[in-house]
Amino acid sequence: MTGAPTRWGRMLEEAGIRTTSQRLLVLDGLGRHRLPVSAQQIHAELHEQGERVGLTTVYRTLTSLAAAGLVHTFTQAGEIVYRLCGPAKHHHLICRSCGLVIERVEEEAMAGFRAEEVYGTCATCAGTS
Amino acid sequence: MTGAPTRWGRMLEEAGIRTTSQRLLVLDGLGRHRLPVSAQQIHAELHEQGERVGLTTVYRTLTSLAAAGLVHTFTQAGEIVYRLCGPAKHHHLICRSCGLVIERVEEEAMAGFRAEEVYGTCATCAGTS
DNA sequence: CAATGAAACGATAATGGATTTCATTGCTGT
DNA sequence: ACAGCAATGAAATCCATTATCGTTTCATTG
Repeated sequence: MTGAPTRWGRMLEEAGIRTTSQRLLVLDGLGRHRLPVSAQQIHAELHEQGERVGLTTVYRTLTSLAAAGLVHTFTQAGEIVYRLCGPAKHHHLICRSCGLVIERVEEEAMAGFRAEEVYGTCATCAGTS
Repeated sequence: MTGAPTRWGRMLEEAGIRTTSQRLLVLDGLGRHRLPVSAQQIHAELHEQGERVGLTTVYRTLTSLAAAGLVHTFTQAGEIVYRLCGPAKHHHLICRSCGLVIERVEEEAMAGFRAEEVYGTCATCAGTS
């Protein structure tokens, strides 16, 4: 695990998480998706592509990545889904219809309420283009 | 089930849901809470007060009430919670810290995005009074 | 380069909220 | 009263997630 650290390796290093092949695989799996994905889905995709990573490890990795702030978690249809997020402080607009996630940097305080996650319908799905 | 319909009875009637004693009990249980509550909690409270309503029925009742738009559902810590809501079209601000729910009638479209549920931190909890 | 201890891994079992099943009960309209 | 249908609820089932625990990997030390 020595040598030129890849993009994922650098991320883990900076977050103080030891780099392992399994964690790199999970990050790689995450990185292929723009929309949030579940731990089960990542596990299944890794399995399909011939990689052997335990489901437990996928869950553990995602949890520590979330704790480190590298990924954000949402809840969709009763399951936890994960998404790689940029480092800038931001909140999210999540479309309930298509799953689209928009990262918003601006602070939008509504009546003193600090928004962190906004669920709703995106312009495309609302037909209000 | 004939005679003077109570507040709950009227609500069910208008929603096209047949009035039963169990459904009235569930509505009554809901009505005692300002913050969202889980089906299990309602079931436990009814049981404590000596009422015999099956957990299944509590779930079914809450689901149909939600379908009729009389209650709104949220997700907290992996479980579904329910809250009686006013009839006016509105969206919600939900504080992740204290659970407070604010009903907002105004339309706040952000960049074409129609907000339905906003999770975040309320003014009190943020100390930003 | 072997020994050591800590961290990580992963198969399996356990947990717990939610749903389905199905036999029974109770309305409702004729 | 009666047929038909909706509602009920105990038990079984589902399924995502977490806990357990023996094994493996890795960095460090002698």
